[in-house]
Amino acid sequence: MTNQHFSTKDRILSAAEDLFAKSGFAGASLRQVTSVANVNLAAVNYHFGSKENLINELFKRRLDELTAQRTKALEQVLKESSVTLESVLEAFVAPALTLAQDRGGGQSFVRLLARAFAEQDQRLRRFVSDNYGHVLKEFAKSISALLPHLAKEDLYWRLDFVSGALTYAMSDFGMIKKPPTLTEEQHRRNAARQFVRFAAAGLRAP
Amino acid sequence: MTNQHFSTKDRILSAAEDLFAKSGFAGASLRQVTSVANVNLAAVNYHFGSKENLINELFKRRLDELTAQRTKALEQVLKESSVTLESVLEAFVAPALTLAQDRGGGQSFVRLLARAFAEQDQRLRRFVSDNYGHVLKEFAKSISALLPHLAKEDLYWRLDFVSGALTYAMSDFGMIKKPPTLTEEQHRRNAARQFVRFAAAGLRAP
DNA sequence: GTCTATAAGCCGATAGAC
DNA sequence: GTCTATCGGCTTATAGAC
Repeated sequence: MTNQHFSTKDRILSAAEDLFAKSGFAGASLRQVTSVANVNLAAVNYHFGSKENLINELFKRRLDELTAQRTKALEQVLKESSVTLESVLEAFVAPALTLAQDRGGGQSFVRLLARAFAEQDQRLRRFVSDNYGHVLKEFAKSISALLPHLAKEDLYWRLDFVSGALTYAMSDFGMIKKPPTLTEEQHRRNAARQFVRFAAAGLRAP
Repeated sequence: MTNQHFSTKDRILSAAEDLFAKSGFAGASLRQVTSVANVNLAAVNYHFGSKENLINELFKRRLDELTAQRTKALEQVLKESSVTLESVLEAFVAPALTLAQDRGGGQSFVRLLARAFAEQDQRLRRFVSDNYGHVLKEFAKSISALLPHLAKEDLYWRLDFVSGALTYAMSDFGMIKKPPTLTEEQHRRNAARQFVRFAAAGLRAP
């Protein structure tokens, strides 16, 4: 009945994204996932091998896309004649906020991402850092170049605070309720603008 | 052998704090908790009634203390002749950072707090907001008074970012590795200083 | 590829002896 | 207060029919 035109694999991934975001990896069972996906219980192990592998493929699908968009946006910014702190931050946050408002599961995924960071789960942290750490380093390098007088130690502290503000704000997205007068697109752009202003000012602190 | 001089109830609370911080509420079982606490399995239900109630009492114990210290620190600041944005932020963050470096379980609790916020668990959010929301409102009021030209909407966005930066930085505490030349006390004071500078600048953004 | 049936084990909670 | 034993239910994973 629901999404019968998507493949079994895709239906499992989408249902898992929603349920894990709601209840956590330990909190949501494969039985719930297959029930929501309208798929047989055994299908998960047939297609993914195990629950843990399902989780990994779920992260891979979204993060590959997210980091590709961030890289593209940063390259675009660095081509311009006048690179500002604001434009670099914009390149970092815009793809994430687009994902955060995607109804097709991206919304759930962003909350899942926040949860994954709050969890001290080293296995998952390692997976993210190994596969996507290089993109974060590119951004850090660009930001550092724009703040030449800032000591490295101060920079690292501030980048940590910026990550936290973004992660939290995204996972919480929707708590700052969208006024009914704004479209989702306007709300998204507003969030990006607010974040960029706040983060730029924080990074430039005396 | 371990902590035999603490009561059964306290040993359960401490073990639960550690294990829930490591594995999540659904991820850690009462069997693990009682095993680490060196206590019989049935003791949890005898002393706390249920797993859910154990979690609530665990939060209550720490948050009562944390909010009391924050309230006291804020009152102290507001008594002074010249109240600054920095001093209000300091009153908010100092008690939390003290807790984050407490070896007696507070360290685990801070990570648990970050996890609880990442989880969209409405039950827990409501518990925190109902019992401790008034303290957060006091701080918001004081900050608002110090930034009279800032629109309310901008203020709410920025307070959200500040909460995120703090939550994330505390849960991640120790990732920004303490240089061996600094004592824990010095590292804690350094973290507070870095956070206050970043948050104050972000809040003052044009 | 999809199904049923079931294995093997962990879960929270409780009854009842001491 | 603390123990053992156990209930009923849930979990992941798999074997084997179709």
